[in-house]
Amino acid sequence: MLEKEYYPSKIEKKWFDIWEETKPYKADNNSAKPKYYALSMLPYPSGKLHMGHVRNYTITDVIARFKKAQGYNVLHPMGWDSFGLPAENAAIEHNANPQTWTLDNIAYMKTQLKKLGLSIDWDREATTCLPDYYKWTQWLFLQLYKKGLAYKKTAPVNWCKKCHTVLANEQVIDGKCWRCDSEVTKKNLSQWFFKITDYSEQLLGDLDKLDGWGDNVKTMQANWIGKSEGTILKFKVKEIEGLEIPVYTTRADTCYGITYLVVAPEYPDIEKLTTPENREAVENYRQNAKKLSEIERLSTERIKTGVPLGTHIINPFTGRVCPVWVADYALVDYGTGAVMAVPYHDERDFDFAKKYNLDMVQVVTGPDFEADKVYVNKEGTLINSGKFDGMKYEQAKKAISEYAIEQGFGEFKTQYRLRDWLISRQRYWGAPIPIVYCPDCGEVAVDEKDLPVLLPTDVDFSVKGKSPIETSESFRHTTCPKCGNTKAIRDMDTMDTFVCSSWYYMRYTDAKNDKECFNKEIIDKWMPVDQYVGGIEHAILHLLYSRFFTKALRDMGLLSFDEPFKNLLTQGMVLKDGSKMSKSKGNTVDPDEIYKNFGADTARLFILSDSPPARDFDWTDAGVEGCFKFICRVYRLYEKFQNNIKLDYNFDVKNLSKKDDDFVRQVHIAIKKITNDIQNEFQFNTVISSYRELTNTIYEYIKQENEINYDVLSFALLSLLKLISPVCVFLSEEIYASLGGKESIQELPWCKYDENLAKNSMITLIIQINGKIKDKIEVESDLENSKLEEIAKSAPKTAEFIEGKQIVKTIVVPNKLVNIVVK
RNA sequence: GCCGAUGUGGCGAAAUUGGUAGACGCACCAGACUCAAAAUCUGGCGUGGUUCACCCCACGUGCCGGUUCGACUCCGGCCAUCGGCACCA
Repeated sequence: MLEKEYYPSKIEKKWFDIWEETKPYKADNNSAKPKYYALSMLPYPSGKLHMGHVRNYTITDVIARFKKAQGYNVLHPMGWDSFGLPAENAAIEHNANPQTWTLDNIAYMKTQLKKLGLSIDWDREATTCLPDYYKWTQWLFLQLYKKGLAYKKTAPVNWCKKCHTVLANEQVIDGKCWRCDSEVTKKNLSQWFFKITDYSEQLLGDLDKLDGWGDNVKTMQANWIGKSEGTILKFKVKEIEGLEIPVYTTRADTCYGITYLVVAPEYPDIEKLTTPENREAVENYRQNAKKLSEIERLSTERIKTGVPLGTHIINPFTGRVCPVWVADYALVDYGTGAVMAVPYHDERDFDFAKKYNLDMVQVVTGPDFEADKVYVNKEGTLINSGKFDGMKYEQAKKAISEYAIEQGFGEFKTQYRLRDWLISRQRYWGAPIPIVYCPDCGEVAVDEKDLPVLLPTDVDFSVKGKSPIETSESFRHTTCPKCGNTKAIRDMDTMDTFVCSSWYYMRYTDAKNDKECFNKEIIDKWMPVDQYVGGIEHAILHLLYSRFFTKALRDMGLLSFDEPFKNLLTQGMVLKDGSKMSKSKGNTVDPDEIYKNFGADTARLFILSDSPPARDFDWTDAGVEGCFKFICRVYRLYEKFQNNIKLDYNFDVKNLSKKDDDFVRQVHIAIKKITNDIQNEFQFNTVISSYRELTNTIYEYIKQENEINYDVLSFALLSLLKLISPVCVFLSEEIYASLGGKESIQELPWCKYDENLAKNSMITLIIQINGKIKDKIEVESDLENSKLEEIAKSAPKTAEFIEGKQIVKTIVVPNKLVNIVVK
């Protein structure tokens, strides 16, 4: 029996306990049903769930439940991205162990997730900071290492002083650390990299295959990879026999306009290229450039500076002798680190040439050319360019490049902006890099059978200025896996946490496997992920790294798919009072409070209402209450009729009264609308509108109690119950059980609708004269066009408007309108 | 500068993809129930005009123009907001 009133906390506690016992959400690796993999981006166990999590996981959960009801074998797992800096900082602050802090948080948040009623298969939980997981992260590192995709090199890398570690390029946002927002500097260090650049072309090209991704994310990735096609040209240095400076250009068409050359301050041959009388000035300039922060260096506002090196190159096209300068507007790690300068046709070169009074030669012209202004228009025509005069951009670029290739000083070159992924971190709380340095053998990989390389526990977290891991002497010293030398030492760095999260969705498919990372047959069965849901902030970082991992593992034969995530839904932010919820703004809402006061079903219902998933969602207290009231309204309906509802209702649609027939049609219309809205774009806001409409319709139907057909009413109420069951999971379960349902309502198949019944028997016919609405008439649906035309023409209002005029033509839209065009 | 997304009542939004603009809700207003309040129920709610009132009329989807019998929807040109990339040669 349902109680008189709806008490969410009581009902939800009851089902929470039952589900703990029965574990109803198992994904079956051997099912014959079609598979569906629904995935949420795994959370970082920061301590408490926030509303962004609630939104993310509710969306995925509703999708998972809907697909299950449609007959799919659904995989809906969850895990913890549990390595990372906050745990280590908390440990330093409280002199505790990062593992304790992390596992405590996980335990608490896991309960919060369960209270939210998520249909997760917890037996597949993956926790990246535990040895049974990071063992395989290390194993994957070794596979990449074997393939030459993990390598160590000394390079100027991004360094965050506050986090005391290096960062990948993707983790530097506007010259600042992605995590702590403090300024990033450059440091020369020997570090591990993953060779993601080997996959630049595939990562870019395969974006076209991702129909289920938004253009915004695809564009962001394409921008980040940054492909450009150009030419490398090699210029002989006049003063030094045998020395050449190669440059990369996409404007080979402007080669006749080169008047000087610029190299980056870090350019390798710069000392050779500097004449003794310029040495001091150049050295000063390079020292200054080093001091600049990334933000200053990359600012386009900055006034360009540079000094001449004293040497020259000869432009092979014109024979012109051009001075070589050093200037920090040339970047050492893009192209060749040197650029050809064509002041008349490049804004940067123009500014620089003006400032230092360097020569300018015009080689492109067009109707909008103005003397004394830079001209970058690609529509222009070549002049002063010898035999290439008169050509346009595309043609000239090709012809000049080909000429340079023929003459042996040029080659075509495709250039990417993407850099290799720096994965070393000078921190404790991460997966140790499984590499040993032996005095005899040098760099040696740890044997696979010796994995995992466990994190040491004898560390001092209070040390300043170095990684806590360095304080562990037991960890540092080891024996060489190759020669047994006992003087070997371990790599003291750990891996970027993004390495751990680049493959977690693969582990879920076979989470308990202690022999392999995952089984190939099983992963090929489940993958790719059918629907991935998460925040836009991972548009580049996590999503690009995961795509790289997938392609690399595919090439090793470990799996057989090209892309990990078939469909991607990037959910909007949860806002309150117009700004993002954050602790510092004090506008957060605690899920526990909502559970306590209104129940998780209210939270789930509200977070899906009002805004489509991809858009930002504004949290309002009034909105929560509105959803709670709606749930109460639904509950009262079942409470009132609990003794009249028949699970085995039966009626013949052909023998219904007009009122019952209309009512049944409304139910079919709702089923159709809700099914389509979930299926197509996960438009949960309109799904919830339809819940309300159907509920209102039912309330309308029961007004005349003596006219109620209880079979028809049962059909309506049971349909509504199933329709809301993916969203209001506790409520629907409680009601269905109290009505005598034997199984869980989640086990029932999704509602079916009849195409013929999913429309009204009467429609409103719109009558337009010259496209203006003049009248509306109720008519039967599905009438012939000729009949509709006849009705429209004989309507009393129509006569008024066509009086004395000539009918030019009549347009009939079936079941919609008739438009009479008159003159 | 290049690229992407968005722009509809006081607010969140909807519109079967060219066919009644504003569904559903929030807020607000009025009424019923109540000693009263809450809860619940009923009704109203784009702007302007006209009318005692019902009606009716005009305008209205960022701006300007176009295609069409008919445009939130398609085309051309702008503007604004948000996001990504950017001394990338």
